[in-house]
Amino acid sequence: MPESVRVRFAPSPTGHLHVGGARTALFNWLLARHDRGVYVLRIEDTDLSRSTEDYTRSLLEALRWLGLDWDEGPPTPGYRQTERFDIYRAHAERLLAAGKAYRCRCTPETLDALRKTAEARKETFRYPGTCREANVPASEPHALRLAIPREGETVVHDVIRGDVTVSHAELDDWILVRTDGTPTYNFCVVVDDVTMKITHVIRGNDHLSNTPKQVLCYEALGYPVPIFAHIPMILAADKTRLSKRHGATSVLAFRDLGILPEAMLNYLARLGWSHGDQEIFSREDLIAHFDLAHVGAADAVFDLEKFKWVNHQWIKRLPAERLARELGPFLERAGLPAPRDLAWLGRVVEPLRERARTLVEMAEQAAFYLKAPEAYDPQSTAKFWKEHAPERYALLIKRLEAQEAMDPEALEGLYRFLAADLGLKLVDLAQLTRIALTGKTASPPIFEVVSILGKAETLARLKAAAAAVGLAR
RNA sequence: GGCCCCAUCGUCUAGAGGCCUAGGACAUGGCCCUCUCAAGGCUAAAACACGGGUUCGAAUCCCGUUGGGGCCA
Repeated sequence: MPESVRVRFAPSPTGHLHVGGARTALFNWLLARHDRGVYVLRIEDTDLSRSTEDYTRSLLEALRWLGLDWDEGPPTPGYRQTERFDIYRAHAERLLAAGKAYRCRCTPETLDALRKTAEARKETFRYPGTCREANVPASEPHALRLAIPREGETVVHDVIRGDVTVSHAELDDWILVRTDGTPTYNFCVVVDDVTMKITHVIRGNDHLSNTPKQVLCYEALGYPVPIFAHIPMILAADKTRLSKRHGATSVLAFRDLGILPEAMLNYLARLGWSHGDQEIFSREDLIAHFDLAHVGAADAVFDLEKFKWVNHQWIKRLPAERLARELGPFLERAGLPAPRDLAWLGRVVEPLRERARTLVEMAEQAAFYLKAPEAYDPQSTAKFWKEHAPERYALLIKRLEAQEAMDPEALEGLYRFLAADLGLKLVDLAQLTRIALTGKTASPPIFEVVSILGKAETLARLKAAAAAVGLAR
């Protein structure tokens, strides 16, 4: 019986979770959920100078928001590299004892000098193995290097890229443990993956170059090499690495822009992975269909327009109650008065869902439901506040005061009757009403608006508009 | 600079030698629908980087060139 899949996501808490990291997390999580395996979260905080507790919290918050729950990891102890130094030390000593690693006393100055010489001769610098046979005593300050085979080559079997072969002549006896006793990144990763029994290493393609030397380390340690899958990078529109200067890149920033977690997952999954022509995937769809075989090899450009389209699809699909709840904080942040209640907000959200691509947009569009217009759009009034506007407002007010049924159909009936009676088009009366209620000539269907606002509020706004036309004329 | 990876419409992608006069989606233009704005429907324009092979046949396989990305410095 094959052992079950164990995958991990191993972010460094040196910044917020960005979209590239989120997608790596997603692919790992999907493989685990698809294969009923185990998804491990490990915090790679060995870089003490750049890692912070705040970023760790932010990382966990982003993962939770996305719903990428981990089976093993914090807060359980032992899943942060800073808690694992003893483990690295033990493995380093094992390698040393087995003669697979050796002490090196070359100073940074010596190495710099060698590097400069190599550069001067236009050669690539590689550690020449000075200390390999020197038997440097433990009492002297020393780093620890992996003794790699001088001859031959190492082949990385990558699920996405096939076999990647690197000649040992290209590789160094790289440093496992620095002179100050701290283990290096590549060494920690190997030891962690080995001790956490990771079966599939799914990570960004930027790690492919480090993989041959890691493979050598697995072999020196005598452990089986995991299955590797180096997934393509996410690039900005200019095909360079995504960075702050390209705008929002962190998961939490997109959340604050009004992106739904469903949309984030959906869009990220479709960057580099596909399932025929399908564009919209729920979390369940992704789990059901995800496979490494359909992950592409080419880097992908992050396209905010398509991302917003996907978000819009999810805004259109979510139940009104959930949408209303998601919208709440955005209304508050926009400084709008609190809605009457969640059920009413659910009615407000209904016509907006096909007009708003983000929750921020939706909050803007919802503003007039919560607050009467403070001003009327000049272009709109210029077009519709003509000679007959005051008397038409007066008529609308009179007829609406007498109107009992406030459902959209009944209201439309009333308006159509009035328009016909006056020899007008429906649009004329509709736009006058729209300006009064929303301040503009663009809004959801006006009879729905009237219905949601209610009779009293509608009349109040019509009267305010009637007064304003009087002044304007 | 050395090594590694990658290469289908502007973008995300389908495509695993004949199903391809290359399909879908975003964005863009047009038309329809319509109380406005949307949404939706229909439609148009838009790609196999280039050059050699292999093969009866290549977007698909091989080599090279070019371009992009990554790692090491």
